[in-house]
Amino acid sequence: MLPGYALRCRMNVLPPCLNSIKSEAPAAVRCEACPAPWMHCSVRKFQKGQYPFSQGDAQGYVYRVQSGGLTLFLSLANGRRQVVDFAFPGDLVGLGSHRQFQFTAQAITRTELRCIPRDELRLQSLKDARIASMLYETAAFQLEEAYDHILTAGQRGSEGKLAAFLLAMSRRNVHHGDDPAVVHLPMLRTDIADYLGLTAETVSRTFTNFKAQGLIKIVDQRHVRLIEPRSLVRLANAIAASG
Amino acid sequence: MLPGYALRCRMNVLPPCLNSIKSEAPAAVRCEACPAPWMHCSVRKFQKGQYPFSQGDAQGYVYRVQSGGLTLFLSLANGRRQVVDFAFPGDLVGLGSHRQFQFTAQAITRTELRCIPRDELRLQSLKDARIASMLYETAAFQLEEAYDHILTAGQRGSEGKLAAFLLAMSRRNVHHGDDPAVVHLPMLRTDIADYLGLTAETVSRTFTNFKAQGLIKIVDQRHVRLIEPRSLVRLANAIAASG
DNA sequence: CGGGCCGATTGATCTGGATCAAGACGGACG
DNA sequence: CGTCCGTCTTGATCCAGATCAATCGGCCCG
Repeated sequence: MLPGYALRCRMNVLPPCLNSIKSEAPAAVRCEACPAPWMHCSVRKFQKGQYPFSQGDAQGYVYRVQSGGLTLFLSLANGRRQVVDFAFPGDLVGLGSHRQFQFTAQAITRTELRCIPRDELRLQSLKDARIASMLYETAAFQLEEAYDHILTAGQRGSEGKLAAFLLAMSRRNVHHGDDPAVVHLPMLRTDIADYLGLTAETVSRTFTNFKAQGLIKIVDQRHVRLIEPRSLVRLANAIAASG
Repeated sequence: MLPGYALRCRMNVLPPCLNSIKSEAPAAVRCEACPAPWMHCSVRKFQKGQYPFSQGDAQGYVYRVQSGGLTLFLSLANGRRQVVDFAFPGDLVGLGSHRQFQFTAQAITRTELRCIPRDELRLQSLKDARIASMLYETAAFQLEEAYDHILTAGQRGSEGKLAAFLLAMSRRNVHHGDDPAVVHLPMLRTDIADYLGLTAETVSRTFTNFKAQGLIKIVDQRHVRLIEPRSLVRLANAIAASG
């Protein structure tokens, strides 16, 4: 119950003023469809492995992932990490009413972040019910995902965890154009492990296991084709079951 | 990512109209301090073990726990349960924009629930930014707790999990009057186990273990005195550490 | 083309917690 | 006061996954 983990929200529940923000747009954009004020935005670029922000940093902006991706994690006293989420293009990171980031973000690959002034957004949300409702819906959406994550993390069984993870990633991830059955996994095996509460070795073994069972096909280290999604669903739901 | 887990929120971030709802108040209360409309509320009573609502039930009300407590859990295909949260007096259960409950509630003891019409609350939130902001704050608060739970569930080590749980309960639980170091644990060991992703046996053994280490004192089966909260914090933070 | 590096995979062993099994406690009720 | 039943605790065994260790593989860079 540390105060104020920052929120991440999805683009598709944002007002047009934020949806319309493009890399090519001028730094200050005006939204005609909603009463949000001018948003003065800049874009920052990060190399793979860099930390856009860390636990405890003052939180002046809400970030929108333009390209690349982020791993969001909590550091523990003994050096362990708990990955709480990943963020991909279109996702917003840093909503919430607190002054400091409660987790650290690390760039998975070269990543561009658009910086949205946090105070302006918050100010407007207090004035306009539509914006506040949007934020509420967004937080509720996040909460659903978090419960799903709790379910996954609490599940015994590496197979159930990894199956749930693959299915979740296939739902939210942008598939690489042509084939919707191919899931893109840009993050490290270590990150997947810390997300699921496993070790990298177990993640690797379970991938191999799935491959041997014919459930997936490993295109390359960053792409997996789901051959038997039905079976994966069964594994994800009937966790650590006998059958 | 099943749509719409219901939300539970804390009393202290609710508008006065909801805060002022008491068991003794008339069923319909008028809030003068905020524009929320008349709320026609009834009170329902449940015996220990009963299910106020189940996964998939139509969600007509937001419930406020008046007395007693609830275990909120997801049922899995193989009969396992994942407890996602507990609700105690003052907590609200069932916020969110979806039409069905996504989890089941079970009364821990004899429990009274005040039923707040969900549609009215939602309608008002769309009109009034203050209410919507309140809902947002509430959801954000819930999300913090959920991240905390993810952290706990993802932690290796029964000691770290149980220590984190005891500390969390001591923070949110109403202490029994006199002694703030005594934590009330009204739920079954099984519920604690399903909350933490352990078995009831392991929970029991870990309690015994803590007792033997002098970290806690077991007053009775439902009350635990924290003797060395510092050590518990260390266990909760430096999870599964060597020391 | 060849070396160095980091991450992924695979192998071998160990252990914490699950599981199976039995007993102890305690409240409800006659 | 004693029986019953559900819960909690304790004990013994087993196994999934952690850990330790080695190899493999791709990628960058010279």
